[in-house]
Amino acid sequence: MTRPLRADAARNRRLLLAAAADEFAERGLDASVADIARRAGVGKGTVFRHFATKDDLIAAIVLDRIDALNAAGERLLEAADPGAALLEFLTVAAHQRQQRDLSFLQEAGELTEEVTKVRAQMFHTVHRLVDRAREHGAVRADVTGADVILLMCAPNYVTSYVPGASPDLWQRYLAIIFDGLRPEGAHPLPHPPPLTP
Amino acid sequence: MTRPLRADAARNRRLLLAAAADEFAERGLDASVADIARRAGVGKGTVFRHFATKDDLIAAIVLDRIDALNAAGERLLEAADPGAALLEFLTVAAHQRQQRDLSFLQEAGELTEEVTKVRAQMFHTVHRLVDRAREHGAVRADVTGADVILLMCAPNYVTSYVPGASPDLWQRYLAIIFDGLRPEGAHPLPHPPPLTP
DNA sequence: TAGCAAGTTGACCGGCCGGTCCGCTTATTG
DNA sequence: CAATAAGCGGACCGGCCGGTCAACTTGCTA
Repeated sequence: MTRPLRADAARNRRLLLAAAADEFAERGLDASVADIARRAGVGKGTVFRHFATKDDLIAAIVLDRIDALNAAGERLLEAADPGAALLEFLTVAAHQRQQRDLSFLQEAGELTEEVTKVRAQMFHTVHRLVDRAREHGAVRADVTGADVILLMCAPNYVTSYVPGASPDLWQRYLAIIFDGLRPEGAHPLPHPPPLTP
Repeated sequence: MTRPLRADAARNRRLLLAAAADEFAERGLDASVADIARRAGVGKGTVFRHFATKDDLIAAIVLDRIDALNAAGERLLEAADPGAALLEFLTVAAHQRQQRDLSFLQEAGELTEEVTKVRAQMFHTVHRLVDRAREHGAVRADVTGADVILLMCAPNYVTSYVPGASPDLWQRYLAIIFDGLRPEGAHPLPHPPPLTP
């Protein structure tokens, strides 16, 4: 039985999460807690009252993003065209990452049990999306869900090295990579897929 | 007219470069100068005698790698099959990065003028390799050298998130991405290519 | 082999960062 | 409105890191 947060505390928590997301997006995971607190307009102590450690703060942000991806994935499992559904899932994922760059989502490995659990769910959803697409002939026979999970973030990764580029440039590389996943013109792959994720 | 290094100094310089490459590969760019010095078996002051700043040390390593890539690229410009030449260049690049992970090669933006210069040469070589492959029909008409430069490091990037994986897993993703670059089964790209690099 | 410049070393410095703590403020509630 | 606990803030701590320096060692050369 946990008491609800006091009104000002709830407001500060929201401000902190937003400020942290912005700061991490701009400066990467090395952004300092003091800067996040300043950006949110609160004292540094307040950060640690809401999140015991910096990692817990990161975990809270990551959890939100993965949850959103999960929701999109579940929805797209019902879509009529499995190939288009997979492409749209990857589009949603890349778009979300572009909004506020969360490259570090992967960098920060095992954050909390909860993150690990939700991420496993998300991975499972991707596997199902890929299986459906493959059975439908929209994806080559030799790619697996694990392949798509690994390739999922590549479009954002490659565009992050063009500082002045259009924020939509990732769409180009998602299209190229997705063409590589299609059955048409596929060449045999020189290495078996990984067992995880 | 710079005098040659003393024998022990030259040896220490080599030890330092090797130790730094290993340490950066294992711990990323955050590896501390003190650890690098310990690994090389020298005092911390010696590091700064050879490399004025930590960034200069990084630049020295990066320079070596890019030079090697340049040499391979120049050689492959003479190859008979332009498509195979481009694929081999990408294979050499990915293999080199896998040997000692230099993901940070890109992270560390403008290090020194010399790095910028050599990197520009390498970019130029890639452009030429891609142009030849495109004219030969081995690569789709709508991809540019800049596209390939950006995608060049993606295979290593995606496999870096499978800790226990085979060290050759990158070959699988290079193959998938290269299939995406082929003309067969290519779908129109939704976004124009970047002007740089 | 003697003298010296080149090279080495590790203690030390200033600065930053994650995290703690305690006195102060304020929302809540009866 | 008064009492109280929940929340807040920022000085402070220990640790780490890049970089400096002055005393010491050593390879080179005449």
